[in-house]
Amino acid sequence: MSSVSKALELMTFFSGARPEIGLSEMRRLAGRDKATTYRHLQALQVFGLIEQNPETKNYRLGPALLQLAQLREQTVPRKAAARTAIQRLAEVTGETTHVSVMSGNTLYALDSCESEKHSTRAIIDIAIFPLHATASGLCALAFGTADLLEMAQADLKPFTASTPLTQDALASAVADVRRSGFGKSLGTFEADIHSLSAPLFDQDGHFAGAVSVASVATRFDPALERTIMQGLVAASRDITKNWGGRVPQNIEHKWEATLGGHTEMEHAT
Amino acid sequence: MSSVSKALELMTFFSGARPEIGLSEMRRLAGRDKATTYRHLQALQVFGLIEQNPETKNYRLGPALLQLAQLREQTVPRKAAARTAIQRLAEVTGETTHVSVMSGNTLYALDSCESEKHSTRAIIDIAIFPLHATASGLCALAFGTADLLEMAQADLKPFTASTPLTQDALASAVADVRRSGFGKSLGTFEADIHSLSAPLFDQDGHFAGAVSVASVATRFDPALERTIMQGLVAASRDITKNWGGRVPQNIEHKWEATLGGHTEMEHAT
DNA sequence: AACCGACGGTTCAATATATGAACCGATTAT
DNA sequence: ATAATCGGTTCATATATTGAACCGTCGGTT
Repeated sequence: MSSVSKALELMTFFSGARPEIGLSEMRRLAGRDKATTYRHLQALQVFGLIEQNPETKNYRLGPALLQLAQLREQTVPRKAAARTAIQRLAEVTGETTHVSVMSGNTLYALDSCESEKHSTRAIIDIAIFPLHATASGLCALAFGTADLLEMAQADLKPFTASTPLTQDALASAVADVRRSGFGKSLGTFEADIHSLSAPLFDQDGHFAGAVSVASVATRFDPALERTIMQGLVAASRDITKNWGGRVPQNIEHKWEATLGGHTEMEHAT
Repeated sequence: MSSVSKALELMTFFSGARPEIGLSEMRRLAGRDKATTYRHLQALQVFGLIEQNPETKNYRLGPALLQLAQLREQTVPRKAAARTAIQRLAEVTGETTHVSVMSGNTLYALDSCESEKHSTRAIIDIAIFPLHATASGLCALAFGTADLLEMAQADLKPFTASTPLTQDALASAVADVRRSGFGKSLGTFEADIHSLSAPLFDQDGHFAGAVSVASVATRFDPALERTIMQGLVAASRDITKNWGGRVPQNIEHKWEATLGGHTEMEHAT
């Protein structure tokens, strides 16, 4: 392990529960010598990545991170950060994929990507996703703030014959999403389109958006469904990471239970 | 120079003008061997501090910065980040100091600190700073968005006999602040208080707030004024840094011109 | 008041670790 | 075809990292 890695590892020990760490505690957490740990902390401090609380002498994350994060956001905005993931997802599924972001109480389309594989394909041309009628929307209802469900239940606009029109029908669909970890829309928004989606999360593990795959109903079968779900898991992990978020453990468990294990994907190279 | 520092230095080469950097260019910027540079980049990449643009193979700042920055903000909110600076400023000046933040079109008091040095001292008990009558407010008018001045000129409330009451009087005071880099209020808000202030800046170099010193008028003299201004410069640099911002070059030049050189302060240890 | 343990920080000999010249294969410009 | 870049890799060399032992200080205990 390079000394650079050893130094950088120290930064990973900070968390909401442990925002400040003294030299000795850091030394124990890292399992390294005190002198080594001290020099590493010094190096990090020079660049403002960490700083010392002048009162307690404890170390904490530093101000330089704010500038760097701002520059990162400027360099790779959320749309760009999701781009390669939905392209890859379109490739492995052969279907149209898209990402949406939650802003306030609205789920906005951010970007979409069509696959070349089939001549018939779904086309995403909506700017705002109806929460009760789309797979991405169901993800929002299942994993977003509680008030969303009330709002959605108050406005159950019918799009197709399958669109859930009663509060109970919607609640049951949402419960299904909460259980499986995947949003599912079988022709509820457009009659001949079947969609699956997975939630995306922010830094606090709160719902931040959704990634989804829209498949032509006639070629939707259990094998494709499984391929899509596996692809969604990988895409959600990837986009969530690129947005600086983290997928909560319980969601990972739901995915694993739904897919029956074997959800481990190769780590991005 | 430790190899940790050498690795971390690589991150400082990213900027708005140069958001992505290839291996060879990075090697040249750092003035180091290609293999070394490559290994350092790898180490940074493992921790998500940088990542590679998959298309161009160029390196750019990574997603981990978003999480770290968020945790930093959570650990050290703006008020706490300004605390030690205004304490030190109160010490070296022997006067009452305070910080304010710009939010929308309003300048809010964030924190203040009284010095023990004199038995008579200024007390800051306002929550919102009137822009035309306080030193901090004049900083906002001088360095904030242009619409602030119009708003302030439309509401020239008189506080003391010295409060500027005409648009011209205010415009001239603001011009003075723009020239010198310091806000100055000689009894314009409270008759027996003389205040000086310096602007604070965000990541983009935009006005973000002000730090100021309120002195009892009877002991205000050129020597104290100079001490205060020097202290303000150090405090503004410090707070701005802790908020993840940067003091624009032209402001530094103004301070230097006003103080006649010798504004270099010891760097924070 | 003397003691103890834990803290942050420092030193220096021993050696584990970083280094860079040379090399590779792929692209691109000439 | 040729040459110049590019990103990436190798391995002998030596330099920069390491950790045991050390300080001085602090807060609690005897």
